[in-house]
Formats: sequence, C-alpha cells, structure tokens
Amino acid sequence: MTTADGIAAFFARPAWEVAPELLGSIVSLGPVSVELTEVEAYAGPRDPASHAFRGPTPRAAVMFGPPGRVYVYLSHGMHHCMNLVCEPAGTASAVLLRAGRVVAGIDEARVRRAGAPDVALARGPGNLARALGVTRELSGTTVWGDGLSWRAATAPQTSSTGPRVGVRAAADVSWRFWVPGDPTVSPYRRHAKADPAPAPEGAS
DNA sequence: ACGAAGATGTCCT
DNA sequence: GGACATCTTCGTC
Repeated sequence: MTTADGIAAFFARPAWEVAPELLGSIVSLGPVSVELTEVEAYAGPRDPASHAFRGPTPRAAVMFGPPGRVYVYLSHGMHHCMNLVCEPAGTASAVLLRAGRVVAGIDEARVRRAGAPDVALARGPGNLARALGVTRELSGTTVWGDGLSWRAATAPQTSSTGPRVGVRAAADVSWRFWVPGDPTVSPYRRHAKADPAPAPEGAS
C-alpha cells in the first residue's frame, strides 16, 4: 500500500466502502500528521447531499477525476474541508475527513489551533484541515508525492455508523463512520432544516 | 446580475 | 437549542 498504484487502487472503490477503512489511517502535510477517527462518505451524482450531485461543476470537478486525490472546499466562507476522492475517473465520490488525533507535529497544530485542548485540535472537518494546514490550493493534488501523504491503518479499526453531520438532504443515510468512544470525534449535529429524525423503534 | 443556501465553528441563553 | 459570522458557489432570472 505504499506505491502510488497501490494507494490509487485502495481508493478506486465506492466511498462508503473506503470510508470505514480510513479509520486509523494517517494523513500528513509538512510536520503535522493526523490519525483519522471520523469520516463521512459522499456518493456523488446519486447522493443529494454530495457537492457532485448536480454534476461536474467547477468546484466538484475534482471528484470526477482519478482516485487518491484531495478535494478541498471552503465552507461558510471560512473553513476548509478536506476529502479524499474515491472510484475511478468518471465516477464521482469522496470521503470527508471529519476528525482525527494529531500524532505528529503537535506543537505546530497547537499554534494553528490556539486555545483548543489537544483532543480538539483536529475535531471537526474545519478544525482538522486547519490543524493540518490544508487549503484549497491543495485541491486536485494526490496523497502521494511531495506534499500530502497518506498511510493505511496498520490494523482494522472497529467503527460505529450513523447519520452524517449537518446535511439537509439525505439526512439519515448512515454514512458517517467513527471510532467508538474516541474523544477526538466531533459531536453529532443535525441540520436545522433536515427532515425530522425517524422515531426510535418502539416509540409511540 | 442577484440571492439563497451552505458537508462549520463558536458563543450565547 | 439557537443565533451568527462570513463569502463562495450555483441555480435562477
């Protein structure tokens, strides 16, 4: 899994399949490395919550490209969010990196996230990108080579699943995956205008 | 050209 | 649980 071809093959599958296997893997940029503890899958044109839902717009075009690249977008005008592109070129899907634990370069991460406790340095997609130093300029680059790098998990992680955070459409598709009980995982927040959550089984 | 919504984070009550 | 900052993106006119 260390060659470019091997990494590309790993990502050349549907995002919902890749996503849980990303838990425990490590993304690095410069001095900072983050071990992923929470991710979300987005399935492209078939997924109303995906930026690729309406086809290859300028912003979403990267997701229609080859796997193993990064898709970075600006959320609410201030937060960068980082995704890893899945599936072969022509098919769009991606995994949003929602949270992780800083395992290298923690001094630099503390500077970038001044005031945050260590467990929160990379908690939430905007904070993860900030701790890592990821900006839109990296969108379209691969996770191998000089800039970003990625290393597979050394052992499979147990994962919990649940609805994705902050999405209005397809609010209850269980494509969020996280390491159960890990303090670096972000809290669940439902979109204010999402359909009401389904009633729990047995509720009246 | 215009405007509404947004894969968020933080602070407030 | 709710408000709001902030500005890009994209659909619509």
